Amino acid sequence: MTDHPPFDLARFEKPSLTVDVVVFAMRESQLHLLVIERGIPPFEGRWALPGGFVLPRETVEQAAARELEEETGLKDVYLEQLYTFSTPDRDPRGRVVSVAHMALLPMDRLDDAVVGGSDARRAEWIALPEAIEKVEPAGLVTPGARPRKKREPREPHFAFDHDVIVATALARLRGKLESTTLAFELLPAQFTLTEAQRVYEAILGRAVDKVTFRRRLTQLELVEETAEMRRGAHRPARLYQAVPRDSHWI
Amino acid sequence: MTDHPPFDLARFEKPSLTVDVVVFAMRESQLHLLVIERGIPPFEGRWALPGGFVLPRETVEQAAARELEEETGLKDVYLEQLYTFSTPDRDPRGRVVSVAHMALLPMDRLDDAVVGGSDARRAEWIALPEAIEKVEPAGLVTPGARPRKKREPREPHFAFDHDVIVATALARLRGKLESTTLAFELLPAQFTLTEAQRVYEAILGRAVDKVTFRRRLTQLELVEETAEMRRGAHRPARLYQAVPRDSHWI
DNA sequence: TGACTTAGTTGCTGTGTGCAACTAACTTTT
DNA sequence: AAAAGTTAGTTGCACACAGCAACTAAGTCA
Repeated sequence: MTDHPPFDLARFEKPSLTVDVVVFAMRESQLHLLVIERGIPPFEGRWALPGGFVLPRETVEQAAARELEEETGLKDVYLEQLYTFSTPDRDPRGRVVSVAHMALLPMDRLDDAVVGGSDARRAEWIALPEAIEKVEPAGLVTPGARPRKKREPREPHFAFDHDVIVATALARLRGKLESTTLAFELLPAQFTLTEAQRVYEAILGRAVDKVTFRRRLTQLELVEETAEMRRGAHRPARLYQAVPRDSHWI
Repeated sequence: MTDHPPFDLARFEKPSLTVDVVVFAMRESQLHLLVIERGIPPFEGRWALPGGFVLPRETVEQAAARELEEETGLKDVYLEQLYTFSTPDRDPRGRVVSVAHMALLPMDRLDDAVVGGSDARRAEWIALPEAIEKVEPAGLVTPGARPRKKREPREPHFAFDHDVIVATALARLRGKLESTTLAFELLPAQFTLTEAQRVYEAILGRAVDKVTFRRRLTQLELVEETAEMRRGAHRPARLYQAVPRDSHWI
């Protein structure tokens, strides 16, 4: 905060402010990500995250929720602010600072998203291949102010720095997985413990032990039994639901 | 990202973009916070965080490092982006979005900060009383888009929403404490295990077990012995140093 | 009826945690 | 010089939890 009366604000050049949203959902036991194919330059034909400009009378979180609904039809999903990306040349059209968000869509609401419409801008669910995580995570100014590493030239799937944003979102999701109940946001209201385990495995990218997993969820009272069972090709599985709590933190 | 050629950016009203920095340091076994007393309205006489406007050719992290050095003389400290605050009326002078950062200053560098200078803008270290944490943490848009809670009117020590920013920084520091080696950033290059324990206790706000604490640090090889001892009023204590590693994550 | 698949449990072992009680080394007090 | 006080650091134990293997249970399918 520098110390001058109101007119002062105009003395400093203002960047454009946007939001971007990384929407995660489970689909066939794999973590998926919602992308939009860009219809016009720059980055025409590349994948981009849903997002847009922040309006004068809204917070960035409200802007993210609004843009998500406008562009994909999704509303009332878990939405969390992630990180602000501000490399001066991240958008070739000019100085654009973007506040990235992460959204989680329950797997029974996959079809709520308007995907593959006949618009110029098609939305699509893509599986999170390991290719995406090879990107360096979001930067930090650490002691010594080390120079910002240049990204190696590689197959550019994503527009702008959206590959870095996706990598940051995945890192955040992983980090919060064990200390919060965020994973339940990707599950239906009622789910089997095996379904829950698949979510953890998809996000962590490795197998987790069945016994340990079930013990944790039940002993910590994160889930409670329901009367219903899920019937399928084999032995029916008990349906559970998340225990309501104030915050997602365990 | 909305789809129009360059001139499009001007179609959307741009907010001012600032950074604020929450600087933590240990002082007399207590966690302290660097504040600046405002010399002019708005919020004249109240405490504010060091910070200022983001320049056109820098990232917000660079802006935070620059402003921190300009206002307090501190450089080469651990600095991490925290959260972006964007409530439309958070600054009475107009639309100002601020990207908050957290910085950690080693206790042997406390005097690097220009504190209590004869300027209009005095910097001061204040102990983190529990009063500060009574503030609600940074908001989230959660399912159902619940209405943003109004803050109760109370003794306003801080300018703007800086009390919320401080609370968010403390929450982040606490959250990362057990899963990272961030605590070492608050310690000198060489430190005793009791000094390290004091840092953890100050941040967590509770006593931690001596045996468990020492076992963890040594068994996880987070620290290594040095040859030196710290001599004082009583039995000398061995000095340790942090084991160098790629990231702060354990 | 038996093979197959998924659901769910039991039992053991190794590891980390919390607590109490101890020893060690120094300074200060008497 | 000895005793008291304070901080440093260790030992030992009980308990909780994680990982692993092996088991039982309940359905489908050939």
